[in-house]
Amino acid sequence: MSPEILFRALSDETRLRCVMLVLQHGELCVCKLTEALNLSQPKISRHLATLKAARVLQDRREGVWVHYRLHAQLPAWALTVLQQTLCGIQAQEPFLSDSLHLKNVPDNSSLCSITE
Amino acid sequence: MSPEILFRALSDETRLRCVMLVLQHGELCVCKLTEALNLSQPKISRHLATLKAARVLQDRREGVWVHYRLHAQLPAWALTVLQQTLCGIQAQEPFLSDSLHLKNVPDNSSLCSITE
DNA sequence: TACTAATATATGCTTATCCGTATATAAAGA
DNA sequence: TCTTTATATACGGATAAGCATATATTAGTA
Repeated sequence: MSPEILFRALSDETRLRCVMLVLQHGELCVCKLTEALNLSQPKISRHLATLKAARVLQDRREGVWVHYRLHAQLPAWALTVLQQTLCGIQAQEPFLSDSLHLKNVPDNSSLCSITE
Repeated sequence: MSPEILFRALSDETRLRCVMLVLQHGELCVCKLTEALNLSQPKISRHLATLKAARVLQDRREGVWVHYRLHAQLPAWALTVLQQTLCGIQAQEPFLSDSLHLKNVPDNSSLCSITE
């Protein structure tokens, strides 16, 4: 993991929003991110693929659902960077709205929520 | 300062190398960075301009020399991100070589060194 | 097997970004 | 004013990256 790979992965707002939500919640499936960010599914999926390729996130399939979490081998410094970033920006938009919105995603919106 | 602006600024290796050296040394002029990184002056200058536009760095002219330092209004979280990144990568290439190389830039290579 | 739901990927288009080379600009000194 | 030095910027080219839309792929169920 080189630093510019991490920073490039985080340099897109959609990707950053995904990572910040995953950082706060431990693990999230695509459908949750899609609803929380109110963006199209292909767009979310594409950005998640980029994050996965950069080894920032890793995925886990559970039936039709795919959950994403921070990569198990993310270096400590990179994790600290993410945490410090969250501390600095969680009260900013769109990150504040994202978190509130995620909390409001109804559990019956997707069956994946029951198992999370 | 939004996070993706910071991360975009850092997503290029040349720019990241510049910022890491500036972070370690407080203030550096273009000629020092150009020699330490062993890259062309226009390339360094262009990247410094990008960092300045993103308000990651600020500059100060002293005669024919221009010195760059971290921007005075860099948010605390952003500074912490930079510091943690340095902690994590300073022993990696090319950052390790950059620092060693900077130490070896002879003082008589440029008159700017005398005043620094 | 067919159908449905969730997700990943392809396509074509537009815009952004980086590069080396050349040169413009700013500053200093004769 | 002219010359030199340091730095900034312009230019043209190549490549990367993001987007919406469409559709392929995977998993589960009837």
